[in-house]
Amino acid sequence: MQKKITTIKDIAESCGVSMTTVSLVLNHRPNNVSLATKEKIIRTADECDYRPNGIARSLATKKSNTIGVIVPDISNSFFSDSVKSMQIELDKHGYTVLLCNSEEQFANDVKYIKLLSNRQVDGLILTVSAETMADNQWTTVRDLISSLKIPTVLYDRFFPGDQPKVYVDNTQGAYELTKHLIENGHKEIGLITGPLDLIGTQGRLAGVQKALKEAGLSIKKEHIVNATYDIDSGRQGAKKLLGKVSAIFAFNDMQAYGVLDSARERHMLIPRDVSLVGFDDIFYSAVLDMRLTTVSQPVKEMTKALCSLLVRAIEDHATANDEISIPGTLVKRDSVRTI
Amino acid sequence: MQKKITTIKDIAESCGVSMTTVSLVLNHRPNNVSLATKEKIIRTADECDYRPNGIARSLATKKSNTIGVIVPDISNSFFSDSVKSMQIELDKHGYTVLLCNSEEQFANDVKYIKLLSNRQVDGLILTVSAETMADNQWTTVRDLISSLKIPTVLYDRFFPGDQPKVYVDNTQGAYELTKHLIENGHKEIGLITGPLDLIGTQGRLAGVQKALKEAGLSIKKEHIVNATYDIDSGRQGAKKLLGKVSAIFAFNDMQAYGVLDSARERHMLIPRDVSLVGFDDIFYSAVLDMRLTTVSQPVKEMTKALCSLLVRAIEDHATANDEISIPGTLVKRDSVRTI
DNA sequence: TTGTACGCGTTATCAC
DNA sequence: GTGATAACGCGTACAA
Repeated sequence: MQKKITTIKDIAESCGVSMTTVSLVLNHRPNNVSLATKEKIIRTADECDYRPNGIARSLATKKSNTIGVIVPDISNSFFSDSVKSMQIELDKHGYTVLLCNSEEQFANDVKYIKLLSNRQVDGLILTVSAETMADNQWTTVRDLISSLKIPTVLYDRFFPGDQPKVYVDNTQGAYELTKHLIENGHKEIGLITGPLDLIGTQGRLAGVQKALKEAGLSIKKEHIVNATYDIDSGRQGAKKLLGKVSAIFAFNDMQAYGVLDSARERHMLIPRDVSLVGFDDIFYSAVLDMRLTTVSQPVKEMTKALCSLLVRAIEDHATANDEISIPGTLVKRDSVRTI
Repeated sequence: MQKKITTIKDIAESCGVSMTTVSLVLNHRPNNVSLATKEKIIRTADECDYRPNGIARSLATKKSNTIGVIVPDISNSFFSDSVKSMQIELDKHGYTVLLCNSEEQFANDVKYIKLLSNRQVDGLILTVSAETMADNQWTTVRDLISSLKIPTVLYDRFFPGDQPKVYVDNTQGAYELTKHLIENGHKEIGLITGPLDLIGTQGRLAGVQKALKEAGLSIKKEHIVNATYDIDSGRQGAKKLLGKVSAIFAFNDMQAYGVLDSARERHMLIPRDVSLVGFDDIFYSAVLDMRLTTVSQPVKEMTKALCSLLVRAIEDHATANDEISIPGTLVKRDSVRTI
């Protein structure tokens, strides 16, 4: 029974050379090892199917080749698309993704940031939870990540400060969407917003106001429903708005689905009885039986920008505090009618 | 300027005790350390916000507290729901998820299994890619994981062999669904299947046949479209089946969405012109404007069973070769009409 | 061209 | 009660 060879030490012994030599050869470093021994080492490593122990390597190099990703809810298509894209992009640079779901909870944001930091991630991609943004808890998170000295990029949601961030241009997107509604003759517009603590929500609100102002219109207080970014909020918003407005702007697609659901229950048809627009253009919005007019978030573009930003920050030890805002695209489909 | 304290060594020096003592105290191990020193250690650790280096700990304990998860496509809601559930479940046991997308490619299955193994994951959750299941490439994967000696559980898709696996009872689900169609008077049923190499697909097919046989019915060769589990397959299947059958059984919900999309293009209404059922009951199926009749996969139940199985395998060093098949639930909604 | 020796931060064993 | 000392597996300056 042959002793199993698993470590560099084993290979070194088996080949009658030093560990240094083996290490140099196996890592393809500039070396002056003779071709003969080089081949011998590679051959035995191959034969024994040697695999370096990543943990030990990480300890020695102080590099885990791991990026922590924290999202509020990966079952939301926007985030699962994003995570997929990040994973593929980071893999190109040799990084693997450690994934955490905060479930929109502040406590989990803190818990997972610490956990990932303990796991020595080389970088961090963070979409803060809605709860964190409320009650100014984000200062805690901000201070935490800046104390950890781990390159971090905020994605989609962010808070004031000089952390690098990547997000869609919310104001521009909401502006175009609202303008589209106005151009189609809508004057009574209802809004289902996200949490007002989120800067993204504020941006979308600003876009709406800008478009309204340009058209000399305004929006009634009672036609603005402040909610969260989930499907139930859409349902509840619909309850308050259906019948009172000619168009509903749900601040994300999930909410719009909720509106769709409520409308069906009341036997109302979209866009006949009410027009509807969303935001995000998650996968299913193009596929739903009622194809949703919305603003497309350029997920791939954003994640590419984000990953290259992050990788640069890690590898060049640069403390880039870039703020990248990428425009969304108005996608006109079937959920808006002209009146 | 106070020297920053980051390691156990630092704490030991600062407190004038040995590293052993510090380690014992900080890890809450059974120890006979005096209360005084114990408190002192904890206090300085607290003050300096000491965080253990997980990498070093892993090297010493030979445990990474990390589970590798490989899925074919996390942007598919079935998998993103699953991954979310796994992450939450594993977190309870102190494990973090290293996530990889195989993009349905054999090469990536192999690449990521090796990568995760190098990263010393304590366990592996694997949904093999469709490509792997074709051409008998799965033997490679099977041999690879059994050579690695890493506790592995197959999820959803699997291959013959004694690896532990968790999946929905495909035959039962498809049987109930088909029976439901038959009970509603459908005799001409069209099938859009998944890759026939997948055992799950074979199971669903068996369920269909069983129900047909019981009813003394059969299905025409030309009404079976072999495809893959994505939305485009649904569209293409629809092209071949629409107008020729009274009901279409898409082997997963994504395909059903494709059928929905194609039907709309041709101005056909579901279920008026054709009935439609899917499989999986992914989130959006309950929400679509056309609420889909389908079989619900008990994702939470499956992932819970899976994670506890895996954790037990890891912690008890048990080589459980359990095979857990959980029944799905027929969810009757609006996409089937009685004829 | 190759080898020695130490460091990475933690845990584990045993002796005092 | 406490403290040396040796692993864990790999990387790397420096020496030969």
